[in-house]
Amino acid sequence: MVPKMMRFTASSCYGSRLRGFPCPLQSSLVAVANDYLATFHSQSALPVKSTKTEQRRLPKVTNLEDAFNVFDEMLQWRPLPSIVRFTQILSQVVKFKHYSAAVSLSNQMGASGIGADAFTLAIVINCFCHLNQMGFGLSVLGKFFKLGFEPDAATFNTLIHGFLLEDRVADAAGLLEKLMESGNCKPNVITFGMLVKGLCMKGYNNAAIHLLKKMEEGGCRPDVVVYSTIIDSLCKDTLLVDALNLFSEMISKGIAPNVITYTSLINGVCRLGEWKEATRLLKEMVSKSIFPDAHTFSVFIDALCKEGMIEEANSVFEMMIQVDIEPNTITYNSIMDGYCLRGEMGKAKKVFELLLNKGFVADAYSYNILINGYCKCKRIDEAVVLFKEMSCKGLSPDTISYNTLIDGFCKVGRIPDAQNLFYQMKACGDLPNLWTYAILLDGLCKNQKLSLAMEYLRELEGKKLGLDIVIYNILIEGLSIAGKIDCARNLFCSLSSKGLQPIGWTYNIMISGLCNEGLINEAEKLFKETEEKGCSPDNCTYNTIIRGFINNNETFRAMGLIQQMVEMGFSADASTVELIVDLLSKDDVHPALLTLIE
DNA sequence: ATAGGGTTAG
Repeated sequence: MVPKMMRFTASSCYGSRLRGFPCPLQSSLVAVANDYLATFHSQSALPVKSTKTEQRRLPKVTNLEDAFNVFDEMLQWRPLPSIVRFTQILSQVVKFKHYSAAVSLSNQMGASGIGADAFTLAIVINCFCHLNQMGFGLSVLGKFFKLGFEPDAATFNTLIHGFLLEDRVADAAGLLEKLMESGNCKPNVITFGMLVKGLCMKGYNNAAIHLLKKMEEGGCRPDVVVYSTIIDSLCKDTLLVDALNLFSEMISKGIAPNVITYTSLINGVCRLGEWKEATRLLKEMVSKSIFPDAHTFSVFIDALCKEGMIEEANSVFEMMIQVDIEPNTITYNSIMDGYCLRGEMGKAKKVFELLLNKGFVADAYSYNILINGYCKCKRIDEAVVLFKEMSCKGLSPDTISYNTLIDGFCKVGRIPDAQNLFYQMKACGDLPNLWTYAILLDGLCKNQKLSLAMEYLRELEGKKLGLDIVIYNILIEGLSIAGKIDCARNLFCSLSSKGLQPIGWTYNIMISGLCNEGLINEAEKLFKETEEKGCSPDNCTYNTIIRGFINNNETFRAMGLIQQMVEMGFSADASTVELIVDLLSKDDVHPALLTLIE
């Protein structure tokens, strides 16, 4: 089970598939575009749904203040307006997303003796759910029963949604379970759909598929949304075969895929660099009159950019315009990022200007892409200009903006600037996260500011940001490189008391540090412990300790480990070969080594 | 006549 945050995208091992790319994809895409155009233009203009603008005598409310004023005024009327009028105001306030304001208005209603009805209560439940206050939401449900109203499926769906917003998937599942048992209010396809999404977000694809089967058994027919949710999740986990199987299953059950289903699949195959398959899917959807939209094209463009294939991405972009689909900020951002990845900042900046000229609004994401681009090119001052420009445009820099720039400062050795920015960040509220500390600690260690790094570590430990082994790896490495092996060891030994477990990387760092200090016996002991702790040594661990032995003139022990490595079935990588070459240059080379190498 | 719920791209 891998949480979505940790999922990785297309790996470079697919690189070979990209060769010979542009022509086939491009020509077939052009064909698809032409088909698309033909179909599109033969379609008659869709009739515009006549929206009956009912003339309601709603109090005119255009902002929160208006709503409060109208509300206060209504409280003065005698007789008091009906609950319906008040509920209308509440729903206006909710439309402005001012959930806490709506709650406080509903409290005032109660205090003024205006009895809530089912509608009011439903609104208030929804508010509490959006405020992450499920406890209150549930107590309003209690009121529902007390007043003799029957909550319906949508009310329960709101509550389930609230649990999911709080990342409480188990509670959401529990509520669904109760609904299924009680039989009073049957969960509907939306209830199941939301829970499926919740499970997928946690990476529990199998549980989601299980629920899919269960809903069928329970007499609730899954729809395209439920299937698409799972297909998308499988694609994001690169489980493409499973995704395509589920896709066939849904079709065989007579559930028609839509543009979202196809876009998810295309995203999945693009991330694996399977451009041919992506094009096949694109053709297939057009043949079914399911037309690719801005999402679909952007998926293509982004995947191409991430592989450094900006020229191809640009042709897809042109195609998109040909078929009258307007690129949006996300599309432009992908292309900008593509140029940034190649270090072509001039072109990236041009795309940025194009975006602005087209009347799109650059968002924090756009700025972060450029800031990152400049930082990676060590053009930190230009990054700072953009960072400042954000505030002028009313965009507040977010955690990513700060983290990127702090990293940029660290990488060019401007520690005081990095610290300054960090203080500024803290002054803005809860912006610093674990990454911020990791970046800063790494920067301090790499710039030989170990005691400062330790201070920041203590500060982090005092916060409720959670701890991560990566943070400690950074410090243990920094300390041992600086020759402070005792401090490194202390930190290493303190891990379990903090509820953290060393990972392979941690052992490698510690072993390497110990070897550098000539403490090879201790290093060897730790090496053996690696295995006992279920952290099997890898190539890198072996290389590290063998290097330690060689540097400490323990040639025979080094050779013994190389033999062990071979026996364990590890193949020699570039570093191992280097070690062997070193060993061969020694006078006392053991003949066994020679036979080993063959 | 007033309410509330689910799927895709950076």
